[in-house]
Amino acid sequence: MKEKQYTTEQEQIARFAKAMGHPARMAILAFLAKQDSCFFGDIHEELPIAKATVSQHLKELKEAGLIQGEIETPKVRYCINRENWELARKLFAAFLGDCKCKGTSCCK
Amino acid sequence: MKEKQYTTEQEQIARFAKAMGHPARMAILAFLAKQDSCFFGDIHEELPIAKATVSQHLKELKEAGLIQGEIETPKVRYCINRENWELARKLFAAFLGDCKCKGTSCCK
DNA sequence: AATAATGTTCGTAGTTTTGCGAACAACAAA
DNA sequence: TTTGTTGTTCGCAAAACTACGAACATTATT
Repeated sequence: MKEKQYTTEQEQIARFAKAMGHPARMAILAFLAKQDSCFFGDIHEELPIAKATVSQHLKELKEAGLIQGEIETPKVRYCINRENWELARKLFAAFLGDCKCKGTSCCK
Repeated sequence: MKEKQYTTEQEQIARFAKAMGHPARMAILAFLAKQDSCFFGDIHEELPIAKATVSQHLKELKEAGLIQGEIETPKVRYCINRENWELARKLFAAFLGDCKCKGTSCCK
């Protein structure tokens, strides 16, 4: 027993979820989602953490594919990665909308 | 500057997301969501990890509010927490459906 | 009382995450 | 060339996470 692996979809949702699993990163995503784009400094101003930490959170969000950034010397412009955002929307909606539990057992 | 905090909603989504941020926990949720309920042993059989680890993941999902369990001697029956599952569904749908980015900046 | 079945908890080890200040890189302006 | 602006990267420390086997708790059975 036990050579069973996880599905690609489970791993993809987990990857998105992990990126969203910190309040600061949720705040960043919420801030970016309500506008077209903004600079690093604008994001930093919104958060109660050091710029090094903000930069690190942005890096994780970028690696998860939820945002993207481009240099606009001397600033850096960040924005939502619309394609993956849409993918995340679909994956979460499908997953969370698919509960077959009818509450006839221990579910109250 | 910097006394700004995170919103309750951001923290709630982050809590759900963090719980979903590991493939094993996603697999557990997927397994539970496709049925009414099941026992610890059934979940353990589905996963490539030790029972102690499974138990720990279940504990985290329970603490996040996504599942619940009850003793049915000598077994333990687990199932989705429907109320919070529905809350999560709504929160994620609202959050991910609310991107104002129009792709006129760095978003390609 | 001893045995068996089912999970949880404990103790440990190794890895990852979070956060910060300091140092650095890139480029523009003085 | 020096200075200033904007972010990233480095190095470190503390905390949290992941995983496991062993030990334990609970209840039923022999």
